[in-house]
Amino acid sequence: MSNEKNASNEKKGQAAAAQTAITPTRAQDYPEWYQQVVRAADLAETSDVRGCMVIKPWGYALWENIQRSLDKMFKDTGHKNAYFPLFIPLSYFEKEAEHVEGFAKECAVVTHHRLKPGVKADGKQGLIPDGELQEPLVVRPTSETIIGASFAKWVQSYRDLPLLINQWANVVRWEMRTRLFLRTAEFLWQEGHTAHATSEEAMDETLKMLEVYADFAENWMAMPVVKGEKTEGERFPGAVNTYCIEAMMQDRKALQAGTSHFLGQNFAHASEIKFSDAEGKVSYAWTTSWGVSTRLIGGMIMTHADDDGMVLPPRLAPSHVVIIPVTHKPETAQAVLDYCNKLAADLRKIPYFGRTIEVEVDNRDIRGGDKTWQWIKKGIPVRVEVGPRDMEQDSVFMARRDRGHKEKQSVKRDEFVATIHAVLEEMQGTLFARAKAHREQNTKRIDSRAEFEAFFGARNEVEANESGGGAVKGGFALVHYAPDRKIEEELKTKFAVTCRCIPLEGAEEPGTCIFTGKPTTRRAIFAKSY
RNA sequence: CGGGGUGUAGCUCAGCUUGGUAGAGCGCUUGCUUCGGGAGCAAGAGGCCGCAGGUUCAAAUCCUGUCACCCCGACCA
Repeated sequence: MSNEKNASNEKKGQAAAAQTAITPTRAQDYPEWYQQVVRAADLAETSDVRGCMVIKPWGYALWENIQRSLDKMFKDTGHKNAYFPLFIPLSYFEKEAEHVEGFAKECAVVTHHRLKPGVKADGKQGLIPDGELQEPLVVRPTSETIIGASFAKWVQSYRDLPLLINQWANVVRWEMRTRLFLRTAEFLWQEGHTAHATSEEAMDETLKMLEVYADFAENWMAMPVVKGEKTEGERFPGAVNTYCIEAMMQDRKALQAGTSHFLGQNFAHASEIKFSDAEGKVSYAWTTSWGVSTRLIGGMIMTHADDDGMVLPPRLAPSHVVIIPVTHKPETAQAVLDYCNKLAADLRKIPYFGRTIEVEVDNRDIRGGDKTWQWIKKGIPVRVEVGPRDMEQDSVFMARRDRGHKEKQSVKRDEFVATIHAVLEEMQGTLFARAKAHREQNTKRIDSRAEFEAFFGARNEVEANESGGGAVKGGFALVHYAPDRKIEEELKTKFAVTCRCIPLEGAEEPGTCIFTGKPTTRRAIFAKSY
């Protein structure tokens, strides 16, 4: 990203009414656009701690709304919340071989429990760790093993099953490269952990929660997803099967938005989760785990935001309506403000998806245009301006975030209040439809290896576009594929393409693998991904 | 951890080749004028130039070391 370009665009913008509020645009430089949207919307910022982000109030409110909606869905499906330790004794962690192997490289480890004055590594006087722990503690990257230890105590009889637990927590994965919301060293998430008496029950649970995630993604986030199963190479370390929801971002790359794992008896063996069945026979439980994280916010940005900044799906928006009083004439200022506050109070009485319509009255003493653009960039669904002229006519001047910023219309106040719910729902629907159309346009059925290679191009190959940027080549490729780790590795190296999943839905369709010619019954989705 | 790059005002950067002790735009503060719209003019606040050594009369600038961050790989929700 050239800063020169950035600066000159910004200047141009100020002189002649910006073309777009975000520079660069999606077409010019998608990754940089993403960062700028996060910043302009005031969702989060980087911190002084390597790879860790500060989630700002607007972003955190979004997370709280995600939490509230999901939490209800979890409870409605019989789960209870609990909380387990942040620290996992290394020995617990080592119990499941594949699990350790999968996570070892990204673990943060606590080795000491005290500080004392001394000479630091850089030769300076300061505080140095003292009191080495007998056993190092791993900061949880995920909690299967520590929760398993509790489950082992809680489960003795088949009558104790199923055990359906969810935890809202932070986890740490020491990633090499991080991006706000999409991949940070510490992130917030929920992790469901359940134990069952039979394999069938555990599998039902795994798929039920996948369904919950898909429902949430589509109906709350307005983000269409494909439900599918991961191939062996993409599986969660220690799982028997991993299921996922995959979404297509606006740059046509895939984002894994949630996973649900069928763990078989692997972790039950590791943690000794055993029970006596009705006949008195002792068996190991069947467990599952499933999670979604603050990454969902990154998904929402990359699904809905545009070149003017964030676009929030109304059902999750921290606020739905901002009222901007036009109060530059002192003689009418108070009356306008009173009118706005009354309007806000009336809107706040309207129920909307588990809460009420949330309203901001932005009476800050800054310029009106500036104020408007800040809210556009934050993605608030509806903006209304109310000045003396509107007040006289008992109307408001309304603009919607899903339409152009100049498309404003005067609406009678009572009509506005009466229709706001419907307007928000219409926007929610529009966002979903738009995202789904984008995915469909960029999903292609491919029947030969040559076509596959042409679709994705070489690693890092981009399509030049008219805005001077380079778009990622490809999209979702639907191909007949007989899972084979070697092929997946080759495709990853040569084309940066991975098998996202084998979709669960859709009719079986006999065919032959485009790489090996082996017979197959379904198509798999391949894509570049985050 | 490999390859490349960057650390200068709150933000984005210029200055470094050819050493002489700090600049711009935005943002911020104040005033006037404008204003149903991301304004104009003027004044002002703000920086031990990442850190530590070295060379020099003199270092943001040269040398050495170090730390941090960014990009491209490997790894990943």
